[in-house]
Amino acid sequence: MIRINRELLDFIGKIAADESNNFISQHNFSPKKIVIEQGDKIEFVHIIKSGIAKCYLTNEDGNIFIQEFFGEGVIFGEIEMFNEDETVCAVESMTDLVIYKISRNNFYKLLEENPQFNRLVLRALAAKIKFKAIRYSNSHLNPIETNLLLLKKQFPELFKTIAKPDIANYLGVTERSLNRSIKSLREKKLI
Amino acid sequence: MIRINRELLDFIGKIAADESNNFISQHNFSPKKIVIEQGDKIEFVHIIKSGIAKCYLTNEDGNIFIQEFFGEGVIFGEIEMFNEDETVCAVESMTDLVIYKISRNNFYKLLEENPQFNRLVLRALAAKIKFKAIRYSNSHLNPIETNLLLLKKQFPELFKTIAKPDIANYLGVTERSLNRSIKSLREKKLI
DNA sequence: CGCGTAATTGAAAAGTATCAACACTGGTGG
DNA sequence: CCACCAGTGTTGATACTTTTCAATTACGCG
Repeated sequence: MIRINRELLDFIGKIAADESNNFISQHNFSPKKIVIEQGDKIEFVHIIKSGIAKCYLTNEDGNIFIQEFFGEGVIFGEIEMFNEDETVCAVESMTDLVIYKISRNNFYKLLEENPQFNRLVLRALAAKIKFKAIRYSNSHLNPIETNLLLLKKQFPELFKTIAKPDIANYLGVTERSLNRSIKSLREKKLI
Repeated sequence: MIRINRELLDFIGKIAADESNNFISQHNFSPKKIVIEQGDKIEFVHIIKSGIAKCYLTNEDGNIFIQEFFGEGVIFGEIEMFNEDETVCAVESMTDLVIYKISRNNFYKLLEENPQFNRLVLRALAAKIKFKAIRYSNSHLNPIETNLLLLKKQFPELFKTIAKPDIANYLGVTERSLNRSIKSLREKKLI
């Protein structure tokens, strides 16, 4: 549920450690800080070094849909870079967060000159697509309780790590409905 | 709604026309034929030359969720290639369909040796992610009628081109609910 | 203790699914 | 030319699920 990308993190860690280039800068965020605003033009690709962030979209009515929770090694901002477009989602820190940033030019340079990085980015994009495909089909095909149970199995510390409204917005239901499902599952001794 | 990718189609068309290589083969399907089965191991990347296909996922109960409708130039099977994984979705022709196929080895060779192709694939993946992000947040944040209206605006020939059950499975609702929404929108003179 | 934030609950309203019946359309064969 | 059939689309009634909204409780911390 909180996706990670260890191979990308390792790779970037090595490049960042190599002081002969200054491709990569590092930035710190305390919890609940906006890393990227929805509708921004962005000039950097971001990769999470440590911590957790949420990636979410707000509509005209102020309703929120959480796309993903980002963990270590997850890359973001790359979509907008390729499409030369404004950000679709906002990204906000949920814990203390350390982020690697790579400028547009350096990102393209790395992509062209480093086949390993190129492959890692392709794989990261593919993983995002697969994740979304499965997540969304589940959320449409299953009732809330089933989805919640799935989540809890994949990520047992769910309720300790993630606040209720976030879980609700991730499942695409109201907090009330989430609570009803939790209660019902507890009564059935399923969680 | 039916995504296309003209720049990729043009590029592939040129390579296919160049008879000095035999990277790319071409295949024909009549309507309602399975191009890729859910759970397959696949050894080819596919790109649509002409026609429309649907990409969908079936769960244990036989319920269907349509991920996307593929139009000209859309690439598929690449996700599974990068992840060395089984197909998540099935792909089925909705019209007469012509498909370019590229073997795993040739696909990787092209990716490595042809920066333009590499860029096109990165962009195609990014476009898929963006599409899914917007589509799914809409479908969670809006009621059926709003989503249907959106669809109809983006794609006026909706009802002529796509069968009711497919529209319903794309929106993630039953046919009954879809019909109720259509009727209601017609009464309001919105479609 | 008291305050602010987060979590929980109840009741009514709205939305959606289920199931079963009915209508329309374009062939096909008697 | 009509009867029939299969596939597709439409509708009604009811049950179920989810949201809405407002009120209540629990928790952490200065």
